[in-house]
Amino acid sequence: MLPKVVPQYRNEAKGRILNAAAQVFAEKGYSRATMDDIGKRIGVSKGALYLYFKSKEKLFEELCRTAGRELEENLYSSFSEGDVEKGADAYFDKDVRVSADQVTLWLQIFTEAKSNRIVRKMQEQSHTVSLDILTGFVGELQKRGVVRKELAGVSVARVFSAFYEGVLISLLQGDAESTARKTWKEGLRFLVDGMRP
Amino acid sequence: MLPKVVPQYRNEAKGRILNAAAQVFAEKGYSRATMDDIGKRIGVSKGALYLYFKSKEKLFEELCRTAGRELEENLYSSFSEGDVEKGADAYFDKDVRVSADQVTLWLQIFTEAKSNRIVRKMQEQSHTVSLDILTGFVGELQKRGVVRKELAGVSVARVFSAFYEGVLISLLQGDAESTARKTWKEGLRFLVDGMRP
Amino acid sequence: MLPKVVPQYRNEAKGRILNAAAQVFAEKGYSRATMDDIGKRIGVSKGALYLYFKSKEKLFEELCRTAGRELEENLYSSFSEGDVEKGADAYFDKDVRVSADQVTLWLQIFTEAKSNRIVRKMQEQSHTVSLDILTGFVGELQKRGVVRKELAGVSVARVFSAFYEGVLISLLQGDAESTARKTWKEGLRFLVDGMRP
Amino acid sequence: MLPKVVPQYRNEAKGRILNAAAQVFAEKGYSRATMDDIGKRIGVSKGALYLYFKSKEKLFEELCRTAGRELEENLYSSFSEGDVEKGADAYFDKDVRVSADQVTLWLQIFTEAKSNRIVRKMQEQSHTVSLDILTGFVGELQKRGVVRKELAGVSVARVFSAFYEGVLISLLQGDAESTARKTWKEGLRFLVDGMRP
DNA sequence: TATGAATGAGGTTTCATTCAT
DNA sequence: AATGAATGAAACCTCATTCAT
Repeated sequence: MLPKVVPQYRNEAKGRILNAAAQVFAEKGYSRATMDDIGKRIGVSKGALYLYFKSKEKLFEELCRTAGRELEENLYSSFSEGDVEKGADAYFDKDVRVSADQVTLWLQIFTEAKSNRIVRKMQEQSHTVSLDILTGFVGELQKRGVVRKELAGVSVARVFSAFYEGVLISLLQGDAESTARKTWKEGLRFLVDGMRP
Repeated sequence: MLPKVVPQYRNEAKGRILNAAAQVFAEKGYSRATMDDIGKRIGVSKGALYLYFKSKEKLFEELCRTAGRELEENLYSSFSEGDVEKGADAYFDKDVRVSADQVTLWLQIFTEAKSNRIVRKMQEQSHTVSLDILTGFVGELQKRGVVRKELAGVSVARVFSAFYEGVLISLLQGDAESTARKTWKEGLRFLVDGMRP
Repeated sequence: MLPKVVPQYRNEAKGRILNAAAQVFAEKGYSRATMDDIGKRIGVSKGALYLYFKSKEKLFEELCRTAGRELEENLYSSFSEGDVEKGADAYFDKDVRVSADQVTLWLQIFTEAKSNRIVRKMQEQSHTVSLDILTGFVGELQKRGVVRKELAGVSVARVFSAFYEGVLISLLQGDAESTARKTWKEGLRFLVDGMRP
Repeated sequence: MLPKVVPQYRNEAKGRILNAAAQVFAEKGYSRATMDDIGKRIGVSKGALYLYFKSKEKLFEELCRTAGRELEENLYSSFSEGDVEKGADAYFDKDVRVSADQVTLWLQIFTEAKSNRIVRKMQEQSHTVSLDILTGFVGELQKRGVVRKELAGVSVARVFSAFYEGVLISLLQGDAESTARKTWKEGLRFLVDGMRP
């Protein structure tokens, strides 16, 4: 039991729970994961979880929210410097390397989106925002003459996005991280070469 | 009086159940789907399902098996003619167009693979077989001088595979089927152009 | 496990459950009573209860419905013959004598009416119907010159109704049934005498 | 530095809590009411309640005690002047008018009496005391020739008591307060007329 | 004296599985 | 082969009570 006086304590506690939940959901899937599992992961009774989240579902939704935010931040910070190769590397690292579980959690979000309207909305919005960021980046590349000017930015962005997500999926199919990284870099090279003026 | 046509009938019945199960699992996810849901879909009591499958889990495993087989068959038949563009179109149609649910079922398989060894094995094997088929096809392209000879066939196959799966994911993120198809075709064009000698 | 083939079986099963529930709710109150208690009372698992009622709340609502119907039937049949004294006796017997628990169940309905809209509606309607029946009966008495014609029928009905319910309450306060019956008969006598032309 | 006014303060605090508890129990019923609800009603943490009452049950018992005392005091003071009509009015006002919740709280006591021995004892005692007070008052009426001398005082008292309680019940059945008051006054008139020598 | 985070027992509900018919 | 009533384990959630501060 940590100090509880400060209001900040509440946020820290929520953070710890969200962390544990991310792991447990990733490992066992949303439905199989129990509140007990999550509580035990941080040595807390399941009752305590309900002090911070109204229900398992709300806890998951909050998790989606933070996951979505992180994703967008990573995307933005990785590609803001303008170098495709470097950005791609940085992004892959931030998104995957930090925790392989992140990918599985992302999968859970897809599954739950089918039955939870809020999750679905957040996921769709996250997709849109990601495409926007990427589209902006593609515009830069076009200005610098790296990508043909007549290509529609958003279409190109979709191609990059799909390819990246496919690489993540390959991780779930049993590919090693190093293999996935190689696929990611090679594929990017092909794509960029194919887009040159 | 013993029944005579039993084995034939038995397989048909299993087929009907697998069909129904595929739909229900895709719609509600493995955990949320109930045996009752599946039975009702084909107007059969849930008790009857146990005459054909030992458990919900076994039923799902069988489903994975057939889904894997179909996937491989589609892949093989689509690309056997040797034309990338045509093959890609045909494949997209077979895999997605038939039923958008197919994609969600595929997602369920990923999720369950984390907690079911048999499913995981089948999924990994399916991945391997798919890569093999694609690698063979890439070899053809290299022979015909469409793809640079110094590229490793399996690496190129991984790139194609990842990109395709990413396109499927985009469907789950809310993209329209027509959009996904466009992304699929444009991306392929970039990749092939980038691989040219 | 009784024979289950007939559709009637379902209604009998519901009836058995409602019976058990009436007892348990009367003994322990709605909130303290558990589904397990109810199931055990008729040697059935609590899971079985959910085959017949969607929830504890719905089970209670159904119970209110049947209780309300019985009340109205008793009232009607008891007083239909036109003799106050006899009718009063018969009614007291039917309502109370059959099962003292009936009174406590009735109390539960009052309590739950505060937090369950459906229960409240049914209870209010039951009150209205009861007053209607009694008002009709009072009209008869007025025609026969037993009750002053200038009295408003419904007001007189209210007085009777209130007095009857107060007698039931006295049972809950620990009065013996014989005492309550005496109070009921004496009070009625005073009321009728006080209403004479 | 020891606090000086402790005992005084302690009683005030208990009073405030009992007040809040009376409201909350009346609104939500004993079981549904939470210690948190009660605390919040007076802006105090639920932990604080345990400084004054050993448990939720004890708190309720204390509440019954004070409610019983009030009831008796009201009864006594209302009818001490000897005028039936005036007394009846005054009593109705004190008991009901002050707070309609009072009636519902009284209902809670009945319900809980079934499962709490102490509550049951207090409630029965309260019933007895009330009857005693009323019996004394009936004796006065008999002396003054308003009520037939051959009637047993306690029986007459029971009739009054039952009728009064029935009127309270009619409030819970959805009758307006003005309707209930009218029923109370009319019924009393009938009863008194029926008891005249 | 007062707080409110934490616990854990206990209740409701769901559902895979069994089995008598 | 088929049914569907019944079971019981397991999950979610609530809340009286405790206790460190």
